[in-house]
Amino acid sequence: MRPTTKDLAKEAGVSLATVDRVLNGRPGVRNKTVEAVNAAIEKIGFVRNLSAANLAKGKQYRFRFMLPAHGDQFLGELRARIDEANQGLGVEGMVLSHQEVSHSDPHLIAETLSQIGPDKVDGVALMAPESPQVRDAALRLKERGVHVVHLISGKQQAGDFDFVGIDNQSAGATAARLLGRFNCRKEGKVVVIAETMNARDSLERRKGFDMVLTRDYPHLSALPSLETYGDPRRTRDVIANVLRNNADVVGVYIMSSEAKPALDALAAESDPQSLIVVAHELTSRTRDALMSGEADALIAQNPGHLVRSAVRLLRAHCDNRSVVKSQEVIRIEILIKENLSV
Amino acid sequence: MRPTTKDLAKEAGVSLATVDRVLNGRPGVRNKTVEAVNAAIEKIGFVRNLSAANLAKGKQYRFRFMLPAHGDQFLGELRARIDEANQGLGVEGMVLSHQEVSHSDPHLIAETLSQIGPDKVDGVALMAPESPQVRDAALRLKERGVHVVHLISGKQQAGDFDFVGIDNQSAGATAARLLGRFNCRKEGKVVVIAETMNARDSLERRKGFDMVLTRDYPHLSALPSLETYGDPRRTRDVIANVLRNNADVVGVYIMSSEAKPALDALAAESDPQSLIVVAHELTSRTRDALMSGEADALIAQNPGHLVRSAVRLLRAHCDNRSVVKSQEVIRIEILIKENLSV
DNA sequence: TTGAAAGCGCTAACAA
DNA sequence: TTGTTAGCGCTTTCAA
Repeated sequence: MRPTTKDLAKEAGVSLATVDRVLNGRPGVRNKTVEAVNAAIEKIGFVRNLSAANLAKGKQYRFRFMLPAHGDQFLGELRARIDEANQGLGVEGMVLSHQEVSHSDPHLIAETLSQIGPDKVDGVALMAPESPQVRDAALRLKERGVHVVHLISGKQQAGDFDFVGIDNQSAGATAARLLGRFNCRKEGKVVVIAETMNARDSLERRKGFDMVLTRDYPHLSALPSLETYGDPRRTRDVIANVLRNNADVVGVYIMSSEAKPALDALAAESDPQSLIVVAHELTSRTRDALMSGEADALIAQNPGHLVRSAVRLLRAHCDNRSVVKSQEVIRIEILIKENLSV
Repeated sequence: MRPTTKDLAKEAGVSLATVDRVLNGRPGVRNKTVEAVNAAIEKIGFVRNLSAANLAKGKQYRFRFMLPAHGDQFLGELRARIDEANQGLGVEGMVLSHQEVSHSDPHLIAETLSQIGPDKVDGVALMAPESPQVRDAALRLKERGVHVVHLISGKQQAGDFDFVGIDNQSAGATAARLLGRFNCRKEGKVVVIAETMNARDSLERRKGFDMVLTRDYPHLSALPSLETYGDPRRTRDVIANVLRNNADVVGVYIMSSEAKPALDALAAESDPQSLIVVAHELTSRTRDALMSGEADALIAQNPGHLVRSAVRLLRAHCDNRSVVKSQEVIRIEILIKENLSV
């Protein structure tokens, strides 16, 4: 049997209460006693039973996903996975929720974050574009004792917070490689479509894309990124325009995670079957596109994995545990017709 | 607060013990009482606290992975992921172990399974080729009260056991599509290399492969599958031989999950850079091959996901819970140089 | 600065 | 067929 706090107390020659105080780093214990307990922990190889601790504390882990208010397809998937995970995780004493906030104004996001406290929530998975306001609000949230991880948006380099999501530069590079290889040495232009180039995500995707395309496929030249601002009408206009002005377009890279407007516009303004089209994320629309030949490949991050990874990280933070980092890397998935599965 | 067994007992007008008996389906309760308790459960929306139950029972979930004794690369990965998961899962009261057994003799596998009982293990994730002996042994294991899921090998169609792994026919189809698209309409032959064609996995991969290749790439013709029996020497011989007899080989599909022998042989007997090579699974050798250009794409199942999914399924079986099936689908990953990540 | 004792939600003898 | 009670490993008053 694994040693318990009782064994530990006996070994250290102190009471259960003192053991508990040491284990939880509570004050009011003599330094010497602390050392004695720690020595005993080493000696008998004590490991805490967190379930029992949570039971005694009556503790639940309450995690909140902060998501953008706009965007229906990919975000719908994400919300569905959160709800799904919530079902399964209830067993383990975790409660997930999600809250929507418009991404148009950083102040609004910061304001929303400032309303959250440790009384309501133990951790937040924050999907929001980088900005000083949000950064500050997140830091203050952390100070108030609410754990934070960044989700999908924001920078992945180790900063103040863990990051859950794909490496966007590699994602862009992957898109370029697929476009290049699928295209078979035909010369021409490549259209790049983004919602906005103000977000770090888009910039990094573009950077990775250009790097591979210019180095390995000099016969392909990528046009300047088109910005759609998520507006279907504008999307159609810019796409119609670029196709009118460039007769030799051979490929399209749809960079934004909501690909529907661009795919719809392409279908209306051209014959996408004759173009190599690479888009992001698996949604009902991109799935259809793949099946119909409108799109040739998708670059995706699995929303289920995103959710579970965020939860594992938040949980680890709450318990003051470390995680196996390699287990939390979100893979850049390449999806074609054949490996869609289900 | 969530209602507890106490609330439930009060509501149903019975004692805690009776509530417990009903919750656990134990005998010795009048039908009428059972109904009363069930009604109360509905009424107050009672959900069981499994952690508390496990604590009271002193229960640990002990899961055993049964793996083939041979195979170093992919299996090494798998074992590493099991050990890794074991670290993290200890917190939740689960203990993972793995046991190796030679795949050469179905009787030996069956024999090994027959030694396992509910005293040692609560669930088994079984990786073994299909055979009547193994099937029987697994069924008897289940009867003895040990939960079983099939891992990687075996049939994925809903049978007596859950299956954790990729759809092999789709995997083969994916390989063919990549070979076809990467090859750019050059005519020629495709070499297919397997460990053995006696395993269902290989047959299904080949089936999916041929389906796509013959339908969509008639200018490519796949040669009969070469069997290596996992022997490096033989591997080299058959590959040297096939290359000698076919001047117009343009692509290679390495079907087995241990790709190293075939990759090594290809490197020795040809210029793999000029061939389109698709292999299975991400290992140190296939990773190198991707980076060096020896291989153009990998079809992979993520060993970490395999392990965690198997654990979730076994755990759900133990608790008599249902799982979200869509969450347990193992994706067929396409890996190229750019999306290797880490 | 320390300890004794009650209790978290559930299970399992034992008694009735 | 049902209930009483002690206890799982840990936390948390309250008292010393």
